[in-house]
Amino acid sequence: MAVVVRMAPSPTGLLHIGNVRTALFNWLYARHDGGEFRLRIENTDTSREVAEAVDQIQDSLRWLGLDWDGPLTFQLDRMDDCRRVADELVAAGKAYEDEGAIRFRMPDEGVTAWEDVVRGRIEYPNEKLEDVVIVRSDGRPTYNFASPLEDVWDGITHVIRGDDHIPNTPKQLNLIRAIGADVPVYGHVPQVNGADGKPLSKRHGSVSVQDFRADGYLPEALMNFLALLGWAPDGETTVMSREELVARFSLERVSPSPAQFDYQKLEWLNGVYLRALSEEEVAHRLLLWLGENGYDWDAELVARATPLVQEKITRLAEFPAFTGFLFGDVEPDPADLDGGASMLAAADEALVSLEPFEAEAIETALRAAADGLGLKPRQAFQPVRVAVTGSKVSPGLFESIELLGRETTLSRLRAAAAAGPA
RNA sequence: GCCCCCAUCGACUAGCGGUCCAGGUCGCGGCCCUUUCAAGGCCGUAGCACGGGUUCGAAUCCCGUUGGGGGCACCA
Repeated sequence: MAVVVRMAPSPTGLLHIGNVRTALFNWLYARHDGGEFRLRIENTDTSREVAEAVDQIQDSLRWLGLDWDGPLTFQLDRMDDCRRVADELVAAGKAYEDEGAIRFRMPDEGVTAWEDVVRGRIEYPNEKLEDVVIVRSDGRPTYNFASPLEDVWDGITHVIRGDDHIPNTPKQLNLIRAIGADVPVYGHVPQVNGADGKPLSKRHGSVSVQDFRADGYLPEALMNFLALLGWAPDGETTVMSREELVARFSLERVSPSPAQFDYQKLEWLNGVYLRALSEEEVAHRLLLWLGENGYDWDAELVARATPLVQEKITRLAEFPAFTGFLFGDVEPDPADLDGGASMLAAADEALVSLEPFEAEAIETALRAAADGLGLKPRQAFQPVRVAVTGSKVSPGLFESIELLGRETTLSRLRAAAAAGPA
């Protein structure tokens, strides 16, 4: 039987990275098995924010590459079906009216148990199960009623969800049995925590997919990182392409214990992916990111600057800080120019009529100038770097100067010489 | 309060009774390389929560303790 799984977010805001991790496990499982991954919105009303959230959810999933099968469905559309089933349950004596609402009669004795794919057997004493409200007094079905019904109607074979749903599972199991349907396999994956062991939230840093996108993370790196949160193929492999993840994923290897989100490791992984991309591809991503984040920078210059920083940046968002000097004016801190006056003058002289004005020749000329002053490369190049790029940290100096061009370089050298301490 | 879940280096994890005085990755520290910052190379740091069992033998199985998390809605 083909696997059918689903992601069933409630449209209450931006897509939380923890939910995405759960969605990813569903997706990986479906793709690994050649099954289906469905997207279902668990909404119960139709406000404007909902429509917006639904768009954002889809947008985030697409960006990450989590494609879903079949049409997007809405819980709202099946309210009538739910009500019909509720009436049948009442007619069969399995549910009853209570102050206008309808409650489902839970068993009073024994246990409700299931074999959880990630945790093994879980048991619930039935005496602890309350008769859940399945239809509110206003006629709308509740989550604990609509959700399992939809799982049945959609032919969901495996319900992979957050472990906060464990207490709901025995209720849903009884409901499904009551309507005479087969129960799906359940798997409860642990939540994702912040560094303090508390559920990941805004105060820990970025939490929504949109946050990570704006931070300049690559979707493939984020996916790789997320997959490793609670799952590992063998304990040795860490960098895996999407195809490899799909090929190697298995629910049985998902850990039952909660994981902490390590931003530093994500950062490192992103750098790994960024460096592995071709220059052209990085330039392309950079351009997209810049466009999405309000930068209207010359595409050709961005492309030419890319090789200078591909190894130095770890996220796309770091690009502007590194290369801003190529796209706008700089304001060097005079204190950083300290003691460099003679080298600035020497650099000016070395570059004023240098031909060709290319990195290699520039390096030769500047090294000769430094030699002439008896300066170590380190001492000599730093003031030049500050004058030209406005910062003590920059891409390679000679390549930077080539890209900047002679005119701008010389004027910055002179401005710095004039502004710096004598 | 009641119910449920979880427990290997700081973090993510491998380990499914002997091959583990516990392996990999991030981080951290040191060294090398070096025009800054990175990247890269090498070396190092650090862990089976505790207590009882079971067994010839336990990180691995069982029980308890402690610690963390979650749930107890006419929310999802």
